[in-house]
Formats: sequence, C-alpha cells, structure tokens
Amino acid sequence: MKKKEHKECMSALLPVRDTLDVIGGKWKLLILISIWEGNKHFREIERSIPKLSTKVLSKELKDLEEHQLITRTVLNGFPVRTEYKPTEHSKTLEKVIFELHNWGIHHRKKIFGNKSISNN
Amino acid sequence: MKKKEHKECMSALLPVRDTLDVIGGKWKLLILISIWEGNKHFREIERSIPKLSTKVLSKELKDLEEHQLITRTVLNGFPVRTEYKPTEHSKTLEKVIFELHNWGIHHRKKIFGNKSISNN
DNA sequence: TATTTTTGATTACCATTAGTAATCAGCTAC
DNA sequence: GTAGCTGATTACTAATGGTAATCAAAAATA
Repeated sequence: MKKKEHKECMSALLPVRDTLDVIGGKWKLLILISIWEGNKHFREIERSIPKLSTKVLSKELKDLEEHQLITRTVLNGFPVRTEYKPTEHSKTLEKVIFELHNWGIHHRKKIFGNKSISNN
Repeated sequence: MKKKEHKECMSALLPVRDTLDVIGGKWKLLILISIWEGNKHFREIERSIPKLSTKVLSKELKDLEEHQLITRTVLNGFPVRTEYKPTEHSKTLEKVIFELHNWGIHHRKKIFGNKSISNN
C-alpha cells in the first residue's frame, strides 16, 4: 500500500487523455486558433489553414461545437453565411496553446540548432 | 500593410503545428508520461496504458526516439530487455503536459458540472 | 534434449479514418 | 440563363489504426 504510489502517478494519464479526446488530432487546435484570430466564416477558416479540406473542416467544426468550444450561427441572407465564434470556455485553452506554441519554437531550435530556420 | 496584422497572428499556427507533428496523436504523450513515471521496459509501458497494442507502442517509441524525447538501450542478457528513458529535452514538455492535465480536469468539470464524476 | 516461457518486435490481415473531387441548394451579378 | 459564391454532403480512394499470430534468443523446467 505504500510501496509505489503507482495510482497517484497514473492518475495523470486520464485527464490528459480526456483533453486529447477533445482537442486531439491534427486540426482542431489549428481551427480554433484560426477562429480566435478573427476568421468567422467557413471559407475564411478553410483558406487560413493549408491542406485543410472542406470535409474535414466540416466535421471538425461539428466536434468543436459539440464540445462547446465554438458556436455556430447561420445568418439568413444572400449566399447563406455561417458564423463561427469561440466560446468563453474555449479561452481556457489559451494556456494550453501558449505552451504548445512555446514548445514548438523551443523544439525547432533544439533540432535545427542555430542553423537557418527553414522555410518549412 | 497595416490593416490586418494577418501574418503576425497566423504565425501562431506554425509552431503549434510543429508541436502537434511531434507529440500529436493518441498515444505519444501517454507513453511519455508512463516513461516519466518510471516504466522502463516495453511490457511495463504496454501494461500501464490501457488499449495500447504492441504494434502501435513499437512504432510510437521509434518516433519518440527519433524526436529525441526518449533513449533506447538494449541490455544484452537473459530474455533481452530494452530500456527506455526520457531525455533531458523531453522534460521541457512538462509544462505542456501540466496544462493539458489541468485543462482535462477543468473541462470535465465544465461538461459534467458538479455531478458525480463517472468511472469513465 | 526437448518444451515452455519471456523478452521486444514484426507481419498479415481487417477496420476505421483521412483526404479528394464532384455535387447540392440558394442566391447574386452579369 | 449562365456563372459564381456560400456552407455542406456524398462517393470513392488512400492512409492509418488495431488484432492476432508469429519471430528469434535464451532461461527455466522437466
């Protein structure tokens, strides 16, 4: 009962897995960032993220809405526009993104050293 | 040139994408956590993460090694053991994990309210 | 000696998911 | 009417994920 403190340690796995279930995958965070940056409409978001297809975007937006990270409003009018906005709750992800962003920069430095930063 | 500050905003996308390329996916972070918690051997790690299969673990460990987040040492001996250890560099991920962990807890509260926390 | 067990890892196979391209309905501009 | 834009869906294909069986090497067992 005292030997390993195994359970307490392992409890870190579950919340992290919960998080990954919600924002894991290639696109969700990138889409969220794009929306945070002011892109409101489907096409705007699509165009702001290279390689993202309409099908995947459509599905991911649904997931994000389901998880209460964005809201979706259909504006009746001309060529039917849909508006996506970040929720208050989504802003709690800011720290997460901040750390991911930081680490991306740090890791790139570590891997490529001080050599020129490639154009990706 | 002054209107949108578009470029500066969008620069957040790339480092985040870099990070996701390295630690994205269902398993990599969970595996890293397991190794941090003291699991050194293949079977140990495998058994510490529910639903993780040998094939996927094998592949993910290679990826993690490639990205310099763990080291792999083959111990010649009895039933050939392999030892996986976290690198110094991997420890820079601690903040990231911490935030993901935090957010998982926060999000679960938000979604399930104050109701009993399910047994998952 | 032969059999079984344990290790990390790979393979063949099937299921699921991601991605591409075409298409839809509704409306505007020409 | 034709073309073009909107958000979204569908059929189809490529890629990835997961399961189970299997591999080699050696220790333990009988």
